[in-house]
Amino acid sequence: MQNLLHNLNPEQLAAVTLPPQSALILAGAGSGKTRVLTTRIAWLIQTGQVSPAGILAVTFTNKAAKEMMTRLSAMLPINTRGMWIGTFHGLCNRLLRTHYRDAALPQTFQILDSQDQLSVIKRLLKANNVDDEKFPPKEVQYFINGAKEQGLRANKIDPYGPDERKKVELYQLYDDQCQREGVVDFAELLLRTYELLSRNQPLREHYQQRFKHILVDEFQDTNNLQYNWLKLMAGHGSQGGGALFAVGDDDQSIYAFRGANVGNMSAFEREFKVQNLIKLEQNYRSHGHILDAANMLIANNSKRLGKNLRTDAGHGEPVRVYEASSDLAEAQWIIEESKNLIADGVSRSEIAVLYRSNAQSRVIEHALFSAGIPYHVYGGLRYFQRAEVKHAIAYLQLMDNPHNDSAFLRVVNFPTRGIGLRSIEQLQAAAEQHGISLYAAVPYVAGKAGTSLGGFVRLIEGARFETQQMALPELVRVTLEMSGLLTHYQTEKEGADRIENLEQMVSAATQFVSEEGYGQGAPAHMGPKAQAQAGDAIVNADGVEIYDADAPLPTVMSPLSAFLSHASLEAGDNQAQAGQDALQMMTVHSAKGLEFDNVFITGLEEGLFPHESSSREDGGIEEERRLMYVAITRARKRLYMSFAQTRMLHGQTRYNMKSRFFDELPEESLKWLSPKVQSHWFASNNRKSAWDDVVPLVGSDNAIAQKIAQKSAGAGWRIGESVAHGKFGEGVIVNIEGSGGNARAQINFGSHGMKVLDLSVAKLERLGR
DNA sequence: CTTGTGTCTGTTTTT
DNA sequence: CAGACACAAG
Repeated sequence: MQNLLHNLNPEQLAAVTLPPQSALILAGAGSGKTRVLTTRIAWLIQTGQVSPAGILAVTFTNKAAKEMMTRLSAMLPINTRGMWIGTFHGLCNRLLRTHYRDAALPQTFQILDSQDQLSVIKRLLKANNVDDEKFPPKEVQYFINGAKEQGLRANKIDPYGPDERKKVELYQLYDDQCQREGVVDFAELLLRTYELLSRNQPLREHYQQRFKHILVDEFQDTNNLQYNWLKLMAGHGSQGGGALFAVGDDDQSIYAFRGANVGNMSAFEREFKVQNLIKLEQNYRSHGHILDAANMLIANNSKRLGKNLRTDAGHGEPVRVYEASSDLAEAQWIIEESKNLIADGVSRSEIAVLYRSNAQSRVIEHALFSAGIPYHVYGGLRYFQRAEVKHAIAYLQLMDNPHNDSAFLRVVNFPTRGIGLRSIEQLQAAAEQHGISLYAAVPYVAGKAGTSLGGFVRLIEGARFETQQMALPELVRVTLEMSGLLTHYQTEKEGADRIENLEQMVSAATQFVSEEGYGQGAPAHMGPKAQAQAGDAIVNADGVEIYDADAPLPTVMSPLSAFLSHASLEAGDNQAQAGQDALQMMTVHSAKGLEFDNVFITGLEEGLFPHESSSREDGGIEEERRLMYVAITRARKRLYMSFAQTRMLHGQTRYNMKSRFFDELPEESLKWLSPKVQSHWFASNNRKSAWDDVVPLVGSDNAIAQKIAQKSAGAGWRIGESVAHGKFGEGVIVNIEGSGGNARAQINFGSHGMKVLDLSVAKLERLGR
């Protein structure tokens, strides 16, 4: 036990060893929050305060859950099986599988990802002749998810006006449709579980008594439903619930746009009368200048719980800031600096390039590719989201639950088997008329359409029969073949990659089976034995009939159902190409929770970062600032920031001002770099600028200088240049018309709007940077 | 029923 | 610039 608590600082130690009461840990970036969370679990178990089965630990991402598992098994000699550690969605899935009857779901219910959900909605709009101009599918989806995240069913919503009334109506139709098909969306997993436990007292009490300690990571990211779910689990308001231990950082709340409510932190403190609030402010990650920058920036936010990070590490190097003439030049600069770092012995995986939006990665990728630097882009298409993989999954889904209409429509004519729009329309009409799924409606369609559809049904039935006794990997392999997908891609000219992805599914299944503890040879379909066990009542100590999800997963879910859940819930982390030492590229959002020795934050321009659409929502700028805070605090040793005067966006060149966030950083922690050539170019009437005496780190600025020269126009002013005007403040020259004494410049003054000024008349000041 | 052409529309992301 | 999607012609 000494060992466990050995290297903790006083605050960490206090947090880990708190009495079994509700606690809120405000953990700053890099303050060891995962460590506190896992050590607390280990300590609770090791001191005999709780058995592993009494632990419930909830995270947002699978990655975080896995990380916690790994660290725990390193700390504890015992097996971690009995503990429930997972994502909100994963844990709900498990509960619903076990209690599927009480939750009014079919045993083989399937999970819709956002894409699937959207396609269900589109279909619904069409079937009900809803004008999708007036009710865009995306908006309806947002409405439905928003309602579910507030814990509201359609019949509980009091609509404002006719538009919302329509949306509520669609929400109801959508839920009915999902129920018929036996599918649930992500929000439904949570809401269904919440409702199940609210309604079913013995079940609720069973879990409340079982989970003595509930621990939540990234608590600032919880939405209202998740918070209520936690309250229910912890038995808030009733006696004898577990202790809720929440860890979070309000300064890193960057998911308000998808319903996260930072207010849950103060609500928790209030509602649970939290006595134990501990702040972890000692940062073990970043050098001084980096932390100073982060602290000063975030101090500009008004709604904070208040927290300031400190470090024992020295100041380290200042933050380097670079103004590039264009997005291309910015990319070039990143390459040069990275090369220098690599030459100094830095490993590529310790260099991260962060950007606000994915579209920005292209230019940088291109430059990295040309320079021959290996890189890895995070985000983007995940394995289970690839078209060919989704097709294969759809076949498997139909074998497990044929009433999943989305799966049916996805592959009924893929590979093509002569079933076109007309046949589908007939089928949809029949399904509608009888209130059944498309699959079940096939016998009601006569004629040629009926024949080819019948063929498809026989294909699915055949595959199911054929694979009845097979283990999962074998089943997947046979399904790939019987579906005709493999043959289809063999004849397609760019099918080689797709075939490879499909074949990878067999290994994914093999790996899944061994990791999740399914016997290698066990039949993948739900056997009669398993069916008898899952969902059947057991009796607890008080003689109350309850169901318990203690049963190992294999008796709760068939391997096939489990694999399909896994595919929906885990999307397959981008394909694990870990091996190579590569530079890391990702959005700031996906960098949360990670750290690197060297970090580039790019595209720091008004409109991009902070993003223009965020300035319209209230609290938007503060969320952008928190995002910037997250970005800065990813860096351990060296931090670079850059922005570009001109940038291609949506096929046209844009001229942005530098980000307002630069004004919020401590000048003494920054070192402005810029090409030396640029300063003599306009030396004539230039005021001395901050970078005149700075020796640039990069030597290859000639090309850049030439580009600038080409863009020079009227009266020594240049497109993209930053200027100041007595009345309009700071602006950027967007265009110059005419020349010499007639030159007029179009200038973007940000909040003061776009102005056209006569350069010989207007009093403009050139801004050094 | 398939294939090609044109129009539109562009944040952030996990589950 | 590019991808997604709808619609029209083969």
